[in-house]
Amino acid sequence: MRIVTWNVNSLKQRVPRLLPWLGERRPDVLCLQETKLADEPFAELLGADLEARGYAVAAYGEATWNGVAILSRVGLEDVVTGIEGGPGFPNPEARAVSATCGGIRVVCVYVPNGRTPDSDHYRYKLAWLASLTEMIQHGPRPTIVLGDMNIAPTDEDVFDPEAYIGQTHVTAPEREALAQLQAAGLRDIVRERWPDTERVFTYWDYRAGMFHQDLGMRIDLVLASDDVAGRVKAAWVDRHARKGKGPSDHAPVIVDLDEAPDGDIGPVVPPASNPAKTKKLPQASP
DNA sequence: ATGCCTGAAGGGTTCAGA
Repeated sequence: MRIVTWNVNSLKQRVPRLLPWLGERRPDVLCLQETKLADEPFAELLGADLEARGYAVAAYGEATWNGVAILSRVGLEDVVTGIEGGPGFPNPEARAVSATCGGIRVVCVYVPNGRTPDSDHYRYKLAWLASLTEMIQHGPRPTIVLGDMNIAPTDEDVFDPEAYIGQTHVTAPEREALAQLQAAGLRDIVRERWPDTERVFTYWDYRAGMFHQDLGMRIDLVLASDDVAGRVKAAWVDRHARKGKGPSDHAPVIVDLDEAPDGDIGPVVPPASNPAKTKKLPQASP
């Protein structure tokens, strides 16, 4: 089973790259971020084509910004959009969609950017991550959380740590929030696969030839519970998709899993009771 | 120039992204 996460930076603009790529890489499950498309235009744009290719679609989008989706040809059940009780800015944004695919609870996320560490956007990012962690703590297993985390887990995951001091994506509170998420029992699949390899990046700025010089960041992550992590056969960044004409600024991250033991994926264990809670975004100090 | 590309909305430019 092949599962992929890809921030496409506008589905509308990426169709000429996405469709050939689907035929080449043939993912079983594809998690998209930054579709920048509401659900109806999504269906009009790709619905028939994806159906012909055997994909079921769970799209959760909005006009202009954000937007996530899960495409699956190994089943798509119990779709949940958003994070129950999670914060908005101030209203909920289309940043998470979950579904059970091939016996795994798949959680596709587009974590808020944060902009600058002294901003409401940054506080929103931390609050959003805390809500995600709570959902995962109470969520079913096996599970895989993948998407654009907008956090580089360590200094090894940015091309020049000095250049990022004081900026979002690398601050201690963000990394601590990511560590809390992983403490729910999730392993960083790509880093485990390439423990000593520098320059495993998934995002490169469009400007100044950053991709050509391999000056990027690893911010698109695949985090999996032990029962999924133990099945990983391969995990890699599809740099080819970042090359050529009209690419996204992110590359797909591809993970191949062995079949489950005995070929039986077994039931997905339902979540413990997870009562809805109302959360408020911390207010800026006066 | 510390926004060097790219995309979206909407209008002849501005905001957002990481």
